[in-house]
Amino acid sequence: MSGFERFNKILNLFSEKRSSLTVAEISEELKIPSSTIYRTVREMVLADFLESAAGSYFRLGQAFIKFNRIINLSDPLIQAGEPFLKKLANENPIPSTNILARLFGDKVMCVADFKYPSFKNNTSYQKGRLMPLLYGATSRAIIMQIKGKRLRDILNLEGLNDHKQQKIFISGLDKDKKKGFCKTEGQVDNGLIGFAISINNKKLGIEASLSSIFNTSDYLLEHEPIIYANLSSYAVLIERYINKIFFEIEAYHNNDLNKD
Amino acid sequence: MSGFERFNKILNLFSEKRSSLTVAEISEELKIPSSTIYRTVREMVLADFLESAAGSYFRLGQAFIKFNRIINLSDPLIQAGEPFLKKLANENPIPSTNILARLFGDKVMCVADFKYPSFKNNTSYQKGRLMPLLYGATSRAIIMQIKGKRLRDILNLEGLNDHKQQKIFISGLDKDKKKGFCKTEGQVDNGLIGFAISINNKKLGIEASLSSIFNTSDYLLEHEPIIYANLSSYAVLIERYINKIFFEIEAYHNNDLNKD
DNA sequence: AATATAATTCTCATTATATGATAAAATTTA
DNA sequence: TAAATTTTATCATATAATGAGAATTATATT
Repeated sequence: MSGFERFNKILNLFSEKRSSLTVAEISEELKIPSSTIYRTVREMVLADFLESAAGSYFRLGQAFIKFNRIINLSDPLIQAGEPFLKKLANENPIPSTNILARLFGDKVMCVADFKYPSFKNNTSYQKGRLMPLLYGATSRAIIMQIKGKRLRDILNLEGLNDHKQQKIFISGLDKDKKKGFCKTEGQVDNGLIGFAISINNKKLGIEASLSSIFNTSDYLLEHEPIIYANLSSYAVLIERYINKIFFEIEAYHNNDLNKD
Repeated sequence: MSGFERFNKILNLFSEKRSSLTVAEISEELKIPSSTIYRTVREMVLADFLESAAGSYFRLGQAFIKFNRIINLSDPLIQAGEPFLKKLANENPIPSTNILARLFGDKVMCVADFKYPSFKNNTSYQKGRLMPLLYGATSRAIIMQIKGKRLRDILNLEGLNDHKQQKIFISGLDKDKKKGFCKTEGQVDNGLIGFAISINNKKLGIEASLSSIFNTSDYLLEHEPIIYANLSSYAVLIERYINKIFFEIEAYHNNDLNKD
């Protein structure tokens, strides 16, 4: 096994439920002698990917906090979209949570959110959390952008293997694509209804969505036109800003002053 | 150079200012042939530590968001302290930013913060950001907990080499230790005044601080007793909760059901 | 304080893997 | 379509990782 592979395997033993591990445990899990694990763990501690905790346990280190911050400060989608979430929340006719989510590999991840103060329910979508790819408007407005073989691969990966069911799912997506919006109720969280619209930028490789989530009990059909109008106008704004940021990045990279 | 070393060096080329890099740039920076970099970058992309962006650039990947979330959900200090930051902000006599910071290796890092809505200034302390170890109340209340050789080593590392100056710094710390609080003005950010108190837990290896930061223009001497009272009561509460969490973790580890 | 036990580091011969020069293929740009 | 750039593949060689076991260090127990 290569050094990097082991490094990666060690990190992936950590989870929400298991946030600290001993060398003995790692060694046992990976079936690798503890002398080797000790060496690797020491290296990882030195580089801040792990830190030693009480009782000869180790846990994830500060490197992740540091790099996460860099992503937050530099991700073009977050940069472009986050400032608008509050405005969107204020303009919605009823209390809402508003979310920017992105496709990251084969996962949907919420990268920014704003909850209107009086919004009661807690959505499952939280910044940094991986979300199911096939359920909820937020995810649908993202997967909607994928087609052909790549879409089928993802559906298979997510367990939607049956050919017939795949067809049904895809034709559902196609309908939403024509409308330009996704609307789902209770697919992810009971008692919540979500509306979403796609956001994308091919140059930057961003496949994302903007969504507003409401309590079903607050929602009335007459709100829908306003909800859609808000989503679509902010989606346009955000896409425009992403483009602007893209050109800034490009200009930065092309600037000879930034080269050595 | 070992595989892990290169991996680490590549990641550390990314920063707030330089959030995407090409293979050519990485190769140039590290003076390593691009064939080798391509191989390593591919591995890192596969493991989500990097992702490819537009124009043959690469940027930091979702792994950091994922692991950062795990830390957030499992770090005993964050778990114990974050819920109190808002309360502290509400009880402070004037608008404030309230921070939990931790010693991580030889760096101070903010791990949680809450800003009172009407607080104007932006502190340099933001979640995930590494802070100077020798300046500002937040850091002082942490370094205060370190003594002897380890303290001297850190001071040397941070460039405070002169023996005389070291003595002055240490005697300053001693005074704060007797008071039990740190107070600094403008050491990190102009126009801001900070108050901090230590938080620690030997068993869990936590050396931390709780701090409140105010605009100098809002601050009056008569606020000080309330500020100190708030800090000290919340510090006690947080330390107690950390202890509670520690025992929960210990119980979890000792539970045979969690062993194989 | 002395002993026992567990955790961590060290050593070293062996083996496996990373390395980088170069060529080839794929992708993007002109 | 051609030219340029980016990315992958190949392969002989150098280098670094590996793991068993010993040695050291830290922690707990009496």
